[in-house]
Amino acid sequence: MTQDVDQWLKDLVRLTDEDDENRTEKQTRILEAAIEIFSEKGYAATSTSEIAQRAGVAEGTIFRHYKTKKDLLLTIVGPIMAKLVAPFFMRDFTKLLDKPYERVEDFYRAIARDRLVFARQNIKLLKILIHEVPFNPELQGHVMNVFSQHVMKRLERLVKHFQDEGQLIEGPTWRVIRSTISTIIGLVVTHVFLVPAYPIDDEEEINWAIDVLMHGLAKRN
Amino acid sequence: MTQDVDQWLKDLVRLTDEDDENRTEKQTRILEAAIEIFSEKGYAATSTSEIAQRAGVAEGTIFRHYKTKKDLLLTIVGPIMAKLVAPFFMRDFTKLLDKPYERVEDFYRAIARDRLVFARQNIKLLKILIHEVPFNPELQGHVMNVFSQHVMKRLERLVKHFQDEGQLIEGPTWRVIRSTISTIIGLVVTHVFLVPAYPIDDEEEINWAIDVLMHGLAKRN
Amino acid sequence: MTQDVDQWLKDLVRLTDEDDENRTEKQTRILEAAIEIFSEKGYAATSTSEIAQRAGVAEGTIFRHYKTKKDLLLTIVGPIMAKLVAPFFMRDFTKLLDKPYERVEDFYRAIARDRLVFARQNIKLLKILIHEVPFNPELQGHVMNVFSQHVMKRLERLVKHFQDEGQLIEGPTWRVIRSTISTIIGLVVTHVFLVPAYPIDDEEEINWAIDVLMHGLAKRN
Amino acid sequence: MTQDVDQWLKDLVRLTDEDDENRTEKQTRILEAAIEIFSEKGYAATSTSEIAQRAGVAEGTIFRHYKTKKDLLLTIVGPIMAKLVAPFFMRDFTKLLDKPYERVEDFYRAIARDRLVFARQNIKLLKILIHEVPFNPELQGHVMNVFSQHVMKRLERLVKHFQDEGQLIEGPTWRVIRSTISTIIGLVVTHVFLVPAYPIDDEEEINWAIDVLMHGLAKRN
DNA sequence: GATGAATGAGATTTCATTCAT
DNA sequence: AATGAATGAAATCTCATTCAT
Repeated sequence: MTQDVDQWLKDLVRLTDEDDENRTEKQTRILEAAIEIFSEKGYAATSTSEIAQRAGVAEGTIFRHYKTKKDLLLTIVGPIMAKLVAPFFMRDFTKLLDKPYERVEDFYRAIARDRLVFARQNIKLLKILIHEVPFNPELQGHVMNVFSQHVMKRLERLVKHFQDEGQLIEGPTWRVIRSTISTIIGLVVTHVFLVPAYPIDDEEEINWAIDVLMHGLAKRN
Repeated sequence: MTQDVDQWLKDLVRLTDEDDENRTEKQTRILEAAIEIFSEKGYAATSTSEIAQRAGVAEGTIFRHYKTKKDLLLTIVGPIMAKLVAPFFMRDFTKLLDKPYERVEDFYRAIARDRLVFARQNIKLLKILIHEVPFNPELQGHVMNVFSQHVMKRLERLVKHFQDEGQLIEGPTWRVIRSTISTIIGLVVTHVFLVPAYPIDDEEEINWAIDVLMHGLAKRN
Repeated sequence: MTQDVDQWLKDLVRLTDEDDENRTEKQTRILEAAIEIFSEKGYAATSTSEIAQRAGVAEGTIFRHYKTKKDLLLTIVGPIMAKLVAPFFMRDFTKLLDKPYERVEDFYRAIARDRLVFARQNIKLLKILIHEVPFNPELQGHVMNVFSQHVMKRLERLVKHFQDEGQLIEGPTWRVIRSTISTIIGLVVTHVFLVPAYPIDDEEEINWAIDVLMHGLAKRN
Repeated sequence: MTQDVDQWLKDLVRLTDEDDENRTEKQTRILEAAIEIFSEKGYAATSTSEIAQRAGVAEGTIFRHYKTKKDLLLTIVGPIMAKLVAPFFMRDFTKLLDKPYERVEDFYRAIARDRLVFARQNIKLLKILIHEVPFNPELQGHVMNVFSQHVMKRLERLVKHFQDEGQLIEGPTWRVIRSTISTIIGLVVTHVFLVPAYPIDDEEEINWAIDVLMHGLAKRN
């Protein structure tokens, strides 16, 4: 099963990249239109005719490429889900994860930086993902599966490593992970989704957040 | 304007409580059914006929009490929005906020405890709120307004107070607030929405989270 | 049959007058509201709830007094139909019709004057009558019957009388009648329905119209 | 404004004729069905499902071609309104209007003949027009506008011309017009709407009506 | 491949009428 | 008598999907 999910993810990313190239211009326009409207009004409230209109194609053309409306959603949501967790799987990001960062803070900063950029580049796709996963049991299962079986496992291994090295406090790894993820997601959600217009210096912002994560809010002497 | 929002919120909570009593049995059943299905499938994907069926009333009955389907949504979402931010306005919570907590940690713990319980009691309503606000500009405006004009202002005052007292590190208040909120929301979301089945000792969990928020993840000597 | 219609009409007018007195205040308010809205939007486009609202009664109250919505329409339309043709039946108008007017013009003027006043007093009821009769076969039958069996017959007798006297040109009576009715209805419709705001001197207007009816538009030497 | 209405009318007639050709078979069937049922029972009392059934199409098909039921009505009513007053605008009828008829009677007869034929050919459409205009403020406005700004103006010019020539009696033109229109409309309404089954010799009927209009009902010596 | 007219199932909403209070 | 909540049938309208061209 774990193996399966692993394979599924690799396939998905591969297929996605292939598809990107095999796509006709109309297909691309359909996807772009769908992403835009899904992210604006939600999947259920979007009509295929609206997508066709914004894409500048006939309604029938959508169904030539995507069997159903749900198919279209999955074509959009699948890859973004894969890319969201990809850093925890793919070779090129492994550098980031497995590379023996000497200091855990550097590692946290690297992740924060990377996912902040990623979120900014995929804001609409992530909006769709966030809103549709809870209503789609199939997707939900996949997410849960991938997350608990892979992301968590690798993170646990990492946290344990840094605990052993004496860089992180002792205690249940999952609590450490939750604090870390809360900090990073809090940072990303705030600046990408809630107040994207608010101008910040990313590097400074990240430094501050990770510093608090590491040393707390209490006044230090 | 601020005054307006304030008044609006007080009225909303008052009216809500009044309405709760004035409601006929059928109205209550309709609301309950709507809350359930909205939270399961989302507003747009829910049909009024399904609501009627689950509530055990005729479809027409829904429209006798709520002019439109959107009306029904607002009747549900309005009050929960009010209650969500109410602690920052209402008398009884003021005790919590304004009471001269000697230590900021006690204050943070109180908030975390309170909102955790609240989220558990209103899990479905919050799910609806989270999913529909982004697609409803009107609601969005209200949320933004209430949050930036009220919640943030009071929190800033508080944080400054504790900074002046030397309990919190210096630095922009909004960064302090973001770290705090991230921690608390991270805690709540995890245990109420993501893995509600996972058994935890609330008090212990809160203590740990606030301890990390205050003193960080770095190994201490 | 003729006798029947005659009787029906007499009964209707009698009942109407009786009803007028027996009516409770709520009944009156319902009728007034119905007349107003029917004349504004037409019978089919008017909802009973709107009538109830404008009348200031509960919806159920309407159905306590009038079995169905159609019943309500007939209660309104019946009497006005009767009153519209009543002059050609009732005693007091008989004076006008049967009284040996020496000059036909005086007779025409009397009718024009009388029906102009009547139309002004019953503008809403007439609007309803005009609009609903064509869509209600039952009403249509009655109208046709009453008109051809009674109104036409008496008018024919009259026209013949004035032709014999040498006041009117020879020719088919129905053509004479059509010219006369066209003139009078044209006058009434114009000043009561089309441009009621346009200020006229009734007497002058009637004189001119009847003069043209009698002597034509051609320049006289 | 006058210019606008003028243009609007020309456009409407042009578009109508174009549309007539661009129409698919189903569209035509929908329009025919709608015209038939609207004229039988009135717009408000006609259901789209009934129209679909009589047209032999699915209900959805109606809404593919006409955004709303009201749209369907306007598609029907607009052109007929235009055609009703077209003689007073269009080139080919100008022959009739502007051609220097030597005698006003010839002119009146030409109009009566033309509009009688037109009414017979468009009996259903005119029924719809007559019944729906009073309940549709928008249409009402257009009718009033077109009529007062165009039809009346041209008629006034004409009447004055014939008065100057000494063919028509002196007096306010609008009274002359009202008498004329009453005569012609009375003729048309009687034989097209009230007693269409009654057999008449059109030419004879028109001659008589215009003769009375010109020389009156009074016995001549 | 692309189109867009057509479909019919189903969504929201309206409304005349009933009935318990 | 009066009320107004409740009903459910029917009305208008939407929409994903199909299919002939």
